[in-house]
Order: sequence, then structure tokens, then C-alpha cells
Amino acid sequence: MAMESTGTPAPRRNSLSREMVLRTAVALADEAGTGVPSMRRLGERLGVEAASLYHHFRNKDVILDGMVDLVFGEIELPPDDVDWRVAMRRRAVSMRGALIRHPWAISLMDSRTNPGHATLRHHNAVIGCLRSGGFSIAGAAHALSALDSYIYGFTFQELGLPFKSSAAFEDVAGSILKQMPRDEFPHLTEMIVDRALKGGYAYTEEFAIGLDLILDGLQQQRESWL
Amino acid sequence: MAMESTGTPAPRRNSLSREMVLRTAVALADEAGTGVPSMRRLGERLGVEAASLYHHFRNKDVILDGMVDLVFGEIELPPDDVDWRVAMRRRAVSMRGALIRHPWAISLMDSRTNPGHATLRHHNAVIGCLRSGGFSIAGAAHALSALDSYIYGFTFQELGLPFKSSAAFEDVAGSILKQMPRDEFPHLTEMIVDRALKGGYAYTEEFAIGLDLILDGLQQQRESWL
DNA sequence: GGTTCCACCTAACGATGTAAGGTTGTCAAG
DNA sequence: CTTGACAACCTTACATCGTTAGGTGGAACC
Repeated sequence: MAMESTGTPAPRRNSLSREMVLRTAVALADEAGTGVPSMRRLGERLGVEAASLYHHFRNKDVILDGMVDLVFGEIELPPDDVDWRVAMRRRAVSMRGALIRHPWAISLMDSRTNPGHATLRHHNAVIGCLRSGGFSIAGAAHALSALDSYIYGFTFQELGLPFKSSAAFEDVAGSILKQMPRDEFPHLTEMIVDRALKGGYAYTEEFAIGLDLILDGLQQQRESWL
Repeated sequence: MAMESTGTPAPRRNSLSREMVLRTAVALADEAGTGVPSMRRLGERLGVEAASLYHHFRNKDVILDGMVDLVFGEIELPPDDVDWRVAMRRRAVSMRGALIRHPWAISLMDSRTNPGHATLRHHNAVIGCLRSGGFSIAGAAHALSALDSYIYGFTFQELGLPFKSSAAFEDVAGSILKQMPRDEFPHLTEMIVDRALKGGYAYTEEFAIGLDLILDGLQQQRESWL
């Protein structure tokens, strides 16, 4: 259904192509804070009425599918000429980057169920990298699950937090502390104070710590998964 | 803002209480597939018009905040009479359970920014457990980040998959295989076939594998984080 | 008994996704 | 060149959504 049977989908005349629509949709979604555009806004940007989009896409869901696939296409495929560990590390960093660049994408992914071509290619490459790195099928499945879970979860939380700069962090931390009964939640208070004093929260560093911890574990367990 | 300054919020007369509204909202959201209820449906279930709800909640967002906090309240707090490792393990399992029981919750969390009382208590207890287990402040932060990321990410992916029973898994796997060019994605194909033959995907087991991998890593690194 | 005020209602606004049917422009066949 | 078909696009409309403004009834208090 989501996959064309003909190799070339016959790019008709002067119409707005699938590609063009999806690219504008992504661009619109990226523009500050607006999130996924409505059909009307998307049509407007394309110089077209909202309903016209339904001649190219059965419904909005397939547009969302396409947008998610575009994001997957931005993720660096694991290069196959390097160690599996550095390949997995680089793709993890690249994946977090793409999800941060397109903050609307991760919320979309949980409802989407039809993987696009870029998505399939991505997963295939990752599994292939793990397999040629010495992982069994089961082992690769476990590694993939652990890594993806961590990447999604970390980015998910990072995006949810209500500040982007570390200056903003201190403000928010301060105001949370004010309205929080400090003696009821001493450990939480302590941690927030500590992080705030250390001058903001370094996401990239924190991401690397957990990532390396998982990669270490995978390296150790690799040969036990046969 | 989200936190009452008075200890008892003065439960007025015969009105529909905050508690009752939130509980009904959660119950409605849990009912198959419907997701978070609209204000009209929520009002209907309470025998009230939609607009009346705005006398108790400034807007829908604070209802969503309350719903999320109810879910957090269901998560087992780490008991403090056991080893930090088994405590963290139990709370992870309990957390996944709550998120699976309320599939709408995780998609809500990324937009919510005002933590409720149960949420704060939960985080405080987790941090406290780690600290008395010998983690430094920084170490507890790293442990919390890694664990929560994994739990969120895993559950997030689990909920996104389009099947719940392992019988349904084989169907879906089969139809994906059919429309996927198998020779273009050999590793992906191989993995799906392998998992399908093994009779479905055992989430609980897979969850435990990654979780224990992270717990192992935390145990090893614990003393290096000072 | 009068006043106050709270809990609820009615009515409406603009925005959303989408279906139905009409209009236009392009292209191939006659 | 005309004719017809068909694709691309438009107009209109509908139900549903969150939310606001202003009204109504009855309980609570002086």
C-alpha cells in the first residue's frame, strides 16, 4: 500500500509532486514551535487548497508517514568499513541529531506503522553492521532494541524539557524549586540545586555517558548471544 | 501554578471534584483505542456539559497534567529496604507496566511540563534510593538518565508496534515481508523471518535483557562517578 | 427575605480533517 | 481543428475539536 509497484512513480506534468509536498511539510513543521502543519497551512504554502492534497495522498496519515521517512533518510547509515562499535556510536549521535532537528518527528513515530523506504534501508544497514561485527541474529536484535530504546528515550526526554539554553535551565530550575516543598523532596531538590550550580545540563555529554555504558555492555555480552 | 498553595484544596459541596474528573478522564482514555477523550465526551461521561469543566480546570492541558500524574502515582516506588539494584529493577518493570496499561500516557508526557505531586515524589524516591545505594549526585543523575531513557524508549517502541498478540505478529511480519523487496534488505528480512519462526516477539524478556545490561553497567561504573 | 456567588448551561467562534461534486487545462485520437 | 477523456485543482460543506462570553438556578449566608 505505501509502496509503489512501479520503479518510477511517473512524475506527472506540472503537478506538485509527492516529494515537494513532503519537503514543504517538513520545512513548515520545522519552523519555530508550530509543529506539524494543518492541511490548510500546507496547501497555502504550496499555493493550493487543502482539499487538493487529497488527490496525491489518501489522507493526512500517509503525509505523516512520508515526513517521518524523510527524517529517517537524514540519519547517517553505519559505515561498513569501521568497527561495529564506532559505527553504532556514530549512527546514534546522528539519530539524536535528526530527532532534535525535527522535534515533531518523535511524537509522530509512535502512531506511524507503515515504514517507508529510507526507514527500511536504515534498519537493514544497522542490522547488517551488527551482524558483520560478530553478532548473532538474536544478539543483533538485542543490541538494536537496547540502543534504539535508549536513543528514543533520551531524545524524548530531552525534547520534553522546557528549556534549550543552559541559562534558561537555571531560571526554570529556580522557579521549580520555589514552588516545590523542598523538605518533602530532599533528594530531588539536592539534585536540581547541584545541576543548576554546575551551570546547566550538558545533554550531549549525558547522552554519551549512557550510550557508552550500553555499548560496553553489548561488547561484553556479544559472544554470549548465540 | 500547577501546585496548590493550601494543603487541602477545600473539596467544595456537591461539585465534580478534580479527582473525579481526572479519574474519569483516565478511564475513558483507557477504553479501547479512543485515546485521550475530548472535552465533550469527558463532560458527557460526567453528566455535564463540556464548557462546565473550565470552571475546574483552566484548560485541557492541566487535565492532561493531572492524568499523567495519576499514571505516575501507579508506579511502584523503590522500596528502601532492598538493594538499589533490585529496587531499580522493580520500579522499571512497574513503570513499563503502567505505561502499557495507559498507552496514551507516554505520548502525553513529552508535551507536559508541569510535574504533579506524584511525579515529584516518584523522582525523589528514585534518586534517594540510588544515593543510599552508594551513588554520588552525578552518578545518580547518570543512572536515572540511562534507566529512564531506556524504559521510555522501549515502551515507546513497544506501543508503536501494530500488534499485541504473537499470533498477530506473524501476520504482520508476513505481510511486511510480502511488500518488502527482500533482496534489497536482506538483513532486515532475515531478522523478521527469524523472529517470526521463533513464535512472536517476547517483549517482557527483551525488556529484561536491555534492562539488566544497563544495571550491570551502572554497577560497574558506580564508584567511578564521584 | 434579600443578596451573593458558585456550579452549571446555552450559544457561538474559529480551526481542524475530510468527503462530494464542480471546473479547468492539457493531451491524444479522430 | 475538434472532440473527448482525464488529471489537477477548486468550492462547499460537515462533524468535531478547544475555548470564550454571558446567562440561569439554587444553595448559603446575613
